[in-house]
Amino acid sequence: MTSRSNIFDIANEAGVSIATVSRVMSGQPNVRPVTKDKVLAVARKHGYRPNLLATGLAQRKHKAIGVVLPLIDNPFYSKLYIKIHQEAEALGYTVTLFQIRRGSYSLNAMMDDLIGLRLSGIILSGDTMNEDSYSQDSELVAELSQNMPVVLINTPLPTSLPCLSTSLAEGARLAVRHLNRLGHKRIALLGGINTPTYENTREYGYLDEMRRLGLEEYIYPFSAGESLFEGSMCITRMLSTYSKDKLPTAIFAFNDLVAMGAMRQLQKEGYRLPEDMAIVGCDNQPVSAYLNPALTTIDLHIEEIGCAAVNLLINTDRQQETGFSQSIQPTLIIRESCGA
Amino acid sequence: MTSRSNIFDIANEAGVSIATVSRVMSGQPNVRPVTKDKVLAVARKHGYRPNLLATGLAQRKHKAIGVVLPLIDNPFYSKLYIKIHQEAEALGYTVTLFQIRRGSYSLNAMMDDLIGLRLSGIILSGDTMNEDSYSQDSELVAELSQNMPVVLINTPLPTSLPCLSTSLAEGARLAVRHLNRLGHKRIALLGGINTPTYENTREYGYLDEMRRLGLEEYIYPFSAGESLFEGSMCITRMLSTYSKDKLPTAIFAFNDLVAMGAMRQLQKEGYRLPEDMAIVGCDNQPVSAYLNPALTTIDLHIEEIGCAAVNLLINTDRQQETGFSQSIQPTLIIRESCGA
DNA sequence: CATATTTATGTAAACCTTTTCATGCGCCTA
DNA sequence: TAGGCGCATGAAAAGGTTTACATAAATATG
Repeated sequence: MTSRSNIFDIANEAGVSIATVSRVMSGQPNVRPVTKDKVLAVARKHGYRPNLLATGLAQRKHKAIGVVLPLIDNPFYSKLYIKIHQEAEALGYTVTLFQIRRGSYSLNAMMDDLIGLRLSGIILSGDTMNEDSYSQDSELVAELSQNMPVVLINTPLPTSLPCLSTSLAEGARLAVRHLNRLGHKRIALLGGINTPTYENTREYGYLDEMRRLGLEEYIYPFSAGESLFEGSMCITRMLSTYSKDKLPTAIFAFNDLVAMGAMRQLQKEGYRLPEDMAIVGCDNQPVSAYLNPALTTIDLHIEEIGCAAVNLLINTDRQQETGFSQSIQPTLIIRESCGA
Repeated sequence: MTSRSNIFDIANEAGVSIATVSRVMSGQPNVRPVTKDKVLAVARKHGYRPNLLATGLAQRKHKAIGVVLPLIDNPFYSKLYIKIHQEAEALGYTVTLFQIRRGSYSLNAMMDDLIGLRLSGIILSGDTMNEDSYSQDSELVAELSQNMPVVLINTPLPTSLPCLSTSLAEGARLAVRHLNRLGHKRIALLGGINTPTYENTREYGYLDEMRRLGLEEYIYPFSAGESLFEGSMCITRMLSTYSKDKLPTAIFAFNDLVAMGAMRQLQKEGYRLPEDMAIVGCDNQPVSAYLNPALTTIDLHIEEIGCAAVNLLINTDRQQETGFSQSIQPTLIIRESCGA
């Protein structure tokens, strides 16, 4: 850990002022080529890299964005995070992750970092699985947005902040419509959970479409938890509730993991897929194409949202005040699990 | 974006000096309770949060660690990243991710960030799938380690830096031994790739154990790519190479995704699992327990490595000079895919 | 060739903290 | 009561940049 050289050292050795070094390092114009080369040579020789903390301090901000998410081990969020990271990095921004885990972590410490770091902005996706976190999210967002640009994802709070959403309700309609078109009447939803943003939930879309079709509803709610396990539990409950001839013949699952859990449990119980039960998942995880049967699913296009969020955040002047919001339409990916 | 208040504002309004405010905010002792309360009250009123860039500058470092990984959409790395993040956050460190993607991203820009940010340290896991990246990794690590503590994961470079490793070779031995114990003689390896760190690869362990057992080798290498797809391709190749009676009867797959790809392809071709083919995966991804059949796999305990890496990095004084290295033993997780 | 304009460089203030050192104060001990 | 001590506080330097402003040098203009 040799003590680093700073802008003064470089300026000295190159025989110029620190202003010139600064200009060279940040690629500003109006510096003579010969001067520039001299400075660069000295800098390279010493392995000089400008201290970004000082830079950030002087410029009152930092080419860095913060991403606030629920636990990222949910593939939906990790996909989103990866995309955000990729896009931001390509634009020269650094990205720092903050996970909201209920209870265990001091939210206040998180806010200290989030605000103290003088980030360029924040992308936040609240936890739509949990009603309690809603008011919490609201508070966080209120303070954050006073300090820097914020872009929300799937988190329509009562603010005028820009929010990008996957159209969950539309996804559910797509799934139900597809199953009904294949002749199914008893279609179950695995994972109905009340969220504060009720208009844009899978449950809302499911109910909406089922009623439109005049069909009876079968909802299997579960609490937030490991999706795979919840999926299999739903099936256990379902099988113990209905006799074989009353059983739903099709399922729309909260996400692909829930679908997998359900498939596993059904197959374990001797049901053949898709003959005895049709299934539609949600998220279009890579693995879903490699299941047996390959899973028909809803692609929510979360990557697009990730990209859009980064760009919206960075070109914030354009959108921030106007309360720009947008929701993007999902796509049905037909594979084998409905026998189509 | 109201202009933030700084330590002077708070000091003024509270009628104390900035030194006192600093002491209060950082929880130092020796400040009168009444003074402390006054300062805290003013700070809270203004929503004052110390500027961490200034703090970092003054202290010459930053409670932040950098994590350098290959593309994180590989579940192995995302699991590692999640664990590192969790552990670091719990210890009050912020974490910033840097993904090395071949070509597209400017390594130099990455180094600017990595070094310029004055991080507390760096955890780096090189790309063991790709031989080219080895020398690249070496260079990066050389420069990084001159600037800050570095802990390596699965990346034994010719340095004296601490390196934590999953014991890949031992994992392979475990798998082969298990399959052989179940009576299999023709055991294939899906994913033999030459890496510079040959002694600790799956291939090394596989060959080692196969020879010890006096068995013939079947290796299906593939280039880095989407694991699921590579898995299914390996099967296609395998099936077209051997007649049914010469075909391997068991498979050890590079990771669980490769295993899934293989399973899918085998089932598509009409093979029954595990009757016609036994499979062992690697990584113990959550989904592997929910496949049909549930996948027997090797747990590399990557989470433990993540935790250990963070702690090693932070208590660096203790270990850094001694070139501390350690490898942790994998575990065989027996489920259904071998018919055991 | 003198002047106006552009381009290259330097000076110094600003960004916001932490931390060393000095000072003042109240209290204890001899 | 003088000397010593511990605690609470303040003043000022240091940390490494950017950038507005000033100036000097080079070039263009008439």
